[in-house]
Amino acid sequence: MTANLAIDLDRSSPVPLYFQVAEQIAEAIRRGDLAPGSRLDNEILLADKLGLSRPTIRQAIQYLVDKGLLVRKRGVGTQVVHGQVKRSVELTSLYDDLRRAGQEPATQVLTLEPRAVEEEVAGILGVQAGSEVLYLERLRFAAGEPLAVLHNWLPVGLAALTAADLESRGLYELLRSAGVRMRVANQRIGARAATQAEARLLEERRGAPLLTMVRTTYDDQGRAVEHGSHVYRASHYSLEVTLIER
Amino acid sequence: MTANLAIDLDRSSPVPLYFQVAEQIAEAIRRGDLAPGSRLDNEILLADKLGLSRPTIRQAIQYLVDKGLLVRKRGVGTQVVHGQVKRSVELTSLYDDLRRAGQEPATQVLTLEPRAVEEEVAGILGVQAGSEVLYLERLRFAAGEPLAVLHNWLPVGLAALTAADLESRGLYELLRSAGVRMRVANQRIGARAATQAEARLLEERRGAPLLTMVRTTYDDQGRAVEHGSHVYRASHYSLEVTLIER
DNA sequence: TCGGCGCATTTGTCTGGACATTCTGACCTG
DNA sequence: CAGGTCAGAATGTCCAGACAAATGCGCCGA
Repeated sequence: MTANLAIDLDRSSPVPLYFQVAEQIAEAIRRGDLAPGSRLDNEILLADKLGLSRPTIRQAIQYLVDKGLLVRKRGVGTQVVHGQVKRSVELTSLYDDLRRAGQEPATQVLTLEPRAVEEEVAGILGVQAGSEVLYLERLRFAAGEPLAVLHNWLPVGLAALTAADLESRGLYELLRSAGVRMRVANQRIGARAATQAEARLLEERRGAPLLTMVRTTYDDQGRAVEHGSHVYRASHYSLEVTLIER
Repeated sequence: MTANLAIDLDRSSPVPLYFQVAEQIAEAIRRGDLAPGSRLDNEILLADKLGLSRPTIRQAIQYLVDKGLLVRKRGVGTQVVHGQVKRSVELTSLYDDLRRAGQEPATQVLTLEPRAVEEEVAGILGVQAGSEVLYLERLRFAAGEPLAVLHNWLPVGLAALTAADLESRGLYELLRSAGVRMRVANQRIGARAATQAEARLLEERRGAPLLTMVRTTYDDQGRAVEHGSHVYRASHYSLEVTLIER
């Protein structure tokens, strides 16, 4: 085992050394140079080879363990995980997911306006009941077919959103480029039968099963930045979630 | 700010010092002694107060940052997050969830037998198509009402499961006490209309919306330990998921 | 032949220190 | 008074080393 992977470091780079190491090990795993189950050199040897200290090597390895690429075992060593676990733990929006799947998403903005917020949503967003928030209603298409009806509430002043922006890019992408750093999302996923109005928008029959999702997203300060209540055509869409326990 | 929290350490305990510190800070946050937004003492001062080195303090704080309880900002300090984010990132089973919610779950085992596995599931579990795996079919009740139909496939030899065990405890709990260390779960969540047979089991009408979940769980080596395909009554149940981006 | 003991290996925890980077706020200047 | 500049404070990164604990394997004895 212990494939002889070549790692070169740039000490003049602003990129931390532990991160350079981690990236290159991850790349070797992706390329297949490090096969699943193969053992890495032990930490001390690795540190010696690269001219780094053991804590730095440990930080690099820990980073990859957290991402689920490596497994450490005391007394044994560090191995590349077996199995082809999908690693999609990122905070993504429907738009991102669709585009990655090559589905060519399209969006129609139905409503985009400041609106006095009802009590429940106010509590979630942490603003005063009755104050104004940005209300947003969109119809999302994929491959030319209607896929979902999306309702969102956002604190005012977070980002300057226009209908044109929203029809060409995803909400999360727009928030990110406005400097919003999303970190935690809480989602409740359920199902119910379509109402008449929903059926008409989504080109389904009344009573057709819909997937529902209520999501609140928080930034790195723990402040709510977005609350959404969405319905998806169950016949055309399902959600994928990966959980990693530390 | 900088509440004067008292932390006592037991150096003779096998529990790592960083973990003792982290636990007690987390407890102070839960109790409310450390209000959201309040700043912790800086790392050096904290290390000094507790008689520990800075890396140890950093490890404790990092642990809580990963769990989403604290926020660090270079040049500023470490703060308790604002907002009441729910922190349930654990790998739990339906049984655990229900019992925690005080719902008093009950289980009826419909099938429990070794069975030749079809190709698709064989590929997922990483065994040869046609070889035998443990097949399990259960009906789950909560508060006296049928809630879900659960189908599972498990590699043979993983744990000695009996119908009696399965009717008194959850599958995950049984696996854990058999020494299985589950670490990653991949779930696909969708919805569809109930078939006649499902409707009868769940006391719903045919065509009623059901929440569907297909889940594969892997251990810390990346080996599949469980594959399940479940349907839930959407009228009685929804799933909650929390995502934390690092 | 089989079971248990001990040893080598490897990661886990902890120390003490150094310098770099980033953010905030006060001060100074135009 | 507005703007930029600089110093202080805090976290981020990195080093060198020490001891502890768990694992797996080989050796040895029954």
